[in-house]
Amino acid sequence: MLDIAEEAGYRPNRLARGLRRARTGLIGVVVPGIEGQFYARVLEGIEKALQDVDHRVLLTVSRGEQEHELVESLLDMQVDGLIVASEDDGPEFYETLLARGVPLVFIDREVPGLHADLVATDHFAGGALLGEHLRERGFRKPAFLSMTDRPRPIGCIEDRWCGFRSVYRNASLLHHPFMGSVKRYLRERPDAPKPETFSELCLAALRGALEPFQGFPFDAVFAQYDHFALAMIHFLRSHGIRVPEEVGVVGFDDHDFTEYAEPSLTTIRQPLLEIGL
Amino acid sequence: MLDIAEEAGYRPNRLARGLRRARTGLIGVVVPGIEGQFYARVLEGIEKALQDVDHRVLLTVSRGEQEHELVESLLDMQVDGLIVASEDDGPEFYETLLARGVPLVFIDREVPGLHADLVATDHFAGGALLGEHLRERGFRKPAFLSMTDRPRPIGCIEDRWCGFRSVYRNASLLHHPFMGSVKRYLRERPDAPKPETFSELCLAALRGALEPFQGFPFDAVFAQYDHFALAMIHFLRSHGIRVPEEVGVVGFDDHDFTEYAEPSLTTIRQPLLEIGL
DNA sequence: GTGAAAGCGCTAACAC
DNA sequence: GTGTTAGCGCTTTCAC
Repeated sequence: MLDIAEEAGYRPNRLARGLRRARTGLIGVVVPGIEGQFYARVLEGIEKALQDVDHRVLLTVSRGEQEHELVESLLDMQVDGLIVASEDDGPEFYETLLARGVPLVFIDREVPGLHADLVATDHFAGGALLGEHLRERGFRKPAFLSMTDRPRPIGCIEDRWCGFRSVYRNASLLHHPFMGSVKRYLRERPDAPKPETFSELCLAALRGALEPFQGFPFDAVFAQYDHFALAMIHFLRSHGIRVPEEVGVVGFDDHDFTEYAEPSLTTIRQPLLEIGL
Repeated sequence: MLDIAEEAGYRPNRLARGLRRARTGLIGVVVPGIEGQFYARVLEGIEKALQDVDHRVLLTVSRGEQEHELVESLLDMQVDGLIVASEDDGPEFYETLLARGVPLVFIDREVPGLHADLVATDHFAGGALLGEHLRERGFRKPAFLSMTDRPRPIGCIEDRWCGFRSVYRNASLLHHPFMGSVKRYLRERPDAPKPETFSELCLAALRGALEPFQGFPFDAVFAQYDHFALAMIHFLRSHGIRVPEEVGVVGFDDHDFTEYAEPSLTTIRQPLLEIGL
């Protein structure tokens, strides 16, 4: 006797199949967080692409803490591959994995010192694009507003900065950037009202960044996160500055309310197939 | 001889363990999409809660199409439970699963006709809260702006509407709601410029909704999605209306730039433990 | 072609 | 306690 439609409703146990075939159809994904629109979008793209090839996403959110541990746990679950937006600052851990033959693709951020597959926007090009955007509109003293408190800015921000500066340098226009470590404000002012939401935090950070200046020593702002750009717009407007007539503001690939550089999403799929899944 | 630290770096195969113990530590999650901030947040909350109890999220995005199929595929993977934001409009499918004993929790939306565990914001209370917010600020002719094109509005919107109306009815204030099926605009106007982004779509929808009116026959707007509320604010401002001085705008639990009703996130964890994982 | 057998890596049960 | 065994559900192999 044969299948006979397998008792009219048989569904194979993919777990057992996975064990036997040593291929689970699972792809582990590690992202720092999905509250920001950027990773949410990327994740949505990844899920779509994987669904199309009948794979499933095993999602973990590292929240800047447990990246390695989570990666290990995904490997324990025998994922067929890993997609990681890493916050790691050394190549050792992932080098070990690569040496083990683990299929590994990084997204958004490069791991310093590691030579591996990476899918990310061209931050340099994006920075240059936005620089041109501002220059074309006649802005002459743009500010470059980042929000990191690391000793060195992370690579992608550095790249945007270089791209951005290249435009204003080539045109020999005055540029007045400040790469303020604006989160510092909060640490140095425990007395300030504690920001409850990210929007409030942005505003507090802005206040801190602008405190040393008289008025607004710029006519445009390139904010490294669009959420931050929105806060800036709000801040400027609340000080009676018209946007974008008096001060232009651009952000970067994080949010869909502001100017943006690239979609960065459609490129996700390619390397997955490339890597052989 | 014993473990001897199990060859100094042994990691059990969770797949095999899952097969043997009939418990994988996987929870299947089905959401319609994660580009909107709402489900992204909920997902982040779910992932956190599950991480805390050493479970993993098997994520699928239904995109309004393949809900049942995705659920089946998650069950094939032997998930220990399912968390579903269902767009189903009948109880049959999930009744079968419940009868099978599948641990099932619904989030955000109730499945019509189905009696099952549900975690969601209290939309009635939220609607009432926002109604009071507007009433306290002296707005007398609020508009209730939904964006559905279904024959009947989905339950949660209906609930918000009832909660909202209860406030304005009790106070015997004039109310001027319109539940416009605003997406229609796009279908009826193929000549209009095709919106590329969701923001543009919102604007187009707004134009459609307001077309029948002269000016603005309301002094406040309760938008059902915060993204939509932002579009409204933009729209009003571009017509020279001051917000919120002339027209007040509130949205609902979707976005962190506007007023909001509840967090809706912290409640996610409870029923997961409740259901026994 | 159809059928039987072995084994993926683990753990629960039962032995010593 | 320490060791052995059987079997979770599937697929691959090998035999018929």
